[in-house]
Amino acid sequence: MKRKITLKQIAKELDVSISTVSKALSGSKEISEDTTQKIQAFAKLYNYRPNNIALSLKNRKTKTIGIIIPEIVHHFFSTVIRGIELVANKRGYNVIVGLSNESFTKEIINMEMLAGGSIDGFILSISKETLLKQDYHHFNATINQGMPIVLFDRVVNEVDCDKVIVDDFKGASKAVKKLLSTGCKNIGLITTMDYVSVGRLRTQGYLEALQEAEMNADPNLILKIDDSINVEGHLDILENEIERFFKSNKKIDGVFAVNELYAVTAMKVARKLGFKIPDDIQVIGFTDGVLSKHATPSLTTVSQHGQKIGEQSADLLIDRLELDNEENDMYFEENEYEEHFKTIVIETELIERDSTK
Amino acid sequence: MKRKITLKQIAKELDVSISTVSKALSGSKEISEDTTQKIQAFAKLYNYRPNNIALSLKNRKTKTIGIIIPEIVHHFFSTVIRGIELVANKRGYNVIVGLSNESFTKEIINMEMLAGGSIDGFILSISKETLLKQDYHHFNATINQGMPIVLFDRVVNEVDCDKVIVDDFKGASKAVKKLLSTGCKNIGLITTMDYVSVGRLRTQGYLEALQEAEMNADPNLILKIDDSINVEGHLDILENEIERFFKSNKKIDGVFAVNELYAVTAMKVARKLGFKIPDDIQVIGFTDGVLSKHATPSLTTVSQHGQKIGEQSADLLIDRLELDNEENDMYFEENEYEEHFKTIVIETELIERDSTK
DNA sequence: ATTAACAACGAAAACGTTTTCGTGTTGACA
DNA sequence: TGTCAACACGAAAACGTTTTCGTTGTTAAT
Repeated sequence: MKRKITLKQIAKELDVSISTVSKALSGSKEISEDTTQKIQAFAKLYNYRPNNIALSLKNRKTKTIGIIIPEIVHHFFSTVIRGIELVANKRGYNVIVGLSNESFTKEIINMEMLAGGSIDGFILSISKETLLKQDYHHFNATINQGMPIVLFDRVVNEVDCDKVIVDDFKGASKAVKKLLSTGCKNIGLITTMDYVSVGRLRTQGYLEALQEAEMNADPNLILKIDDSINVEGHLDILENEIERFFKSNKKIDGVFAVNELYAVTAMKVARKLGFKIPDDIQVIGFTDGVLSKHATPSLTTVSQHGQKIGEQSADLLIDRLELDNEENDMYFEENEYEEHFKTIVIETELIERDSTK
Repeated sequence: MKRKITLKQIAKELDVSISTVSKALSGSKEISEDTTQKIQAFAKLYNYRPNNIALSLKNRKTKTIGIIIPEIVHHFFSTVIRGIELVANKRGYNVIVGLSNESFTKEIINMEMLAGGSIDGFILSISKETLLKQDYHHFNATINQGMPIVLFDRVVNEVDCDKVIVDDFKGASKAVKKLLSTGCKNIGLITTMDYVSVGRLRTQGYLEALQEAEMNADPNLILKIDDSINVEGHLDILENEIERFFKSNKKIDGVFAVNELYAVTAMKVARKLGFKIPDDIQVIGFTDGVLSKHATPSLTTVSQHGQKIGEQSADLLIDRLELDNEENDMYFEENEYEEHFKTIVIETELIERDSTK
């Protein structure tokens, strides 16, 4: 159980100075062929690896990026992480994750933990509680401390930074238009409360599609689920709400749901009530997760390309990190006018399966 | 865009020494009431936070643990991470994740990246390729460097460390016994190739249950899927294999599958072939993921309690980390005889749903 | 022979902490 | 008045690097 070997130990063992060892290992021309050989051989023998922490301290950058997401047991967020990890690793970065668990406080605690020098920048998606409180001071505070943030999916205008979002509006609209084009006359919407931006946008997309088809949106055909209580645990509540929804709107022949779970639950309830899918009722969901693919019938859905969102977020963040470096090398005093943040929109894609005609 | 404030800056600003500032902030009795107040006020005003990196370097511990898993877009692994993160955070640790993507090389690269001082210990589950190659030198190497490892789920005897596993054998046996007790006479098994330890153990559990019921295992009733090719992408291949399996074994009245995907696919194929579930064929899966819960019919399954696995792993690792600390304080020269690694077995639970009688 | 150039190496600072060990200034006490 | 704690604070080392700037000793040029 020996400690990891350091430059100092190599130096002592070979009776040279620390600087010589360091230079020899980096292949500096300053050191003679002989000593370089000797030192490199010794280092390889003892499997020397420079200490990341020391390097981080010296270089004032850690080469790791912090991710904070509301929930990891969630297909969409997992794919985003996968995307982030992919490009982060490719570009020499590590990834450290914190889970806010949809809690405002835990989001802050996690950010403070990481902001203390552990990472170079954040990639995050805002927790529901934070969205509800509309308190974004912790984001702006960290940005002001010089730590860049990239927001994805659940973003908000109040914080000024790079963002990667999905065209929720257009995606929803596309889905509803698909239902209309296959003959649906009474399309129900199952959505969340408005404070989650993506839910709101998808609702607007639904309304827009109807409007364009010159159909009036019937308020009765819109079911807003209160997901402030954890739905996963109260599946029966969800089912009951949807059942009541169907029963009080007998004419429904199409359903657009703003997420996978609502969609498959709607299918389940519909089948229970004796409807045939897609013959009597067609269903489209949002988020192409594992449920959509394996549901019966398989679910037509709007794919968000989570992995691509992650990749873009990571590229955006790392670009900015490495740009900041160069800027520090030159001597700009005030380049704030140059701070021009991007918002990248990832196109959605309608994946047609068996729940639609 | 100002840098984070440091002790040195506070010291200069308040015209005291760095040591004084440090002591004042930690509330040392050495410093007078007056200066302490002044310094603390100033620090709070400028939102001073000690630099984690500097602390890590000084204390030679990072208070972060590294997770390496084969795949993050996987319900089971996500729940494990959630468990790890939960207790890690509670005990003041951070979590940094690497994905091996089932690749031997990426596993090694990831470990080397993190072993360079970034973390205090590993929690990991072995990639399929590594299991296939049976090359575990990188694990033993890191352990010999003094960095503890906790293995979970996919473990292996060749590496000597703490482990957290599921009673795959017993879980499978329980499942099959359930099928037997509800009248199944010809139980099919859908499993993976043997090199994945968990698949092998579950297969053995299946065999044991049959044996105990004094039934002969029919080799034709065992379908081994080669999952070295990514199955997710080749869903049709899986379906075809299972369809052939059913067709060449008409008498099958029960199926035990070693994972969720195989189980729901089996249900889908069975239904396509005109069987009623659970009347004609009963199905039980392994891993209580999102698929099992929402399949139609909902799937009876063996729950592995991924979150608990994560929690236990984290506790095990952190216990060892903090134990190592104390030991370093005393002066034991040789305490290797004391190295007694634990293996914690998490009990599985049979969750009965609608795919069984 | 003197100087300039060069090759090969070492000393030291810096990154931001904590902690040990001084050191100088009080006040009390004999 | 002299001695000794107690008090309040500072200097410096250490963690492991990289890098700048010397400092030698040798060789080539004048």
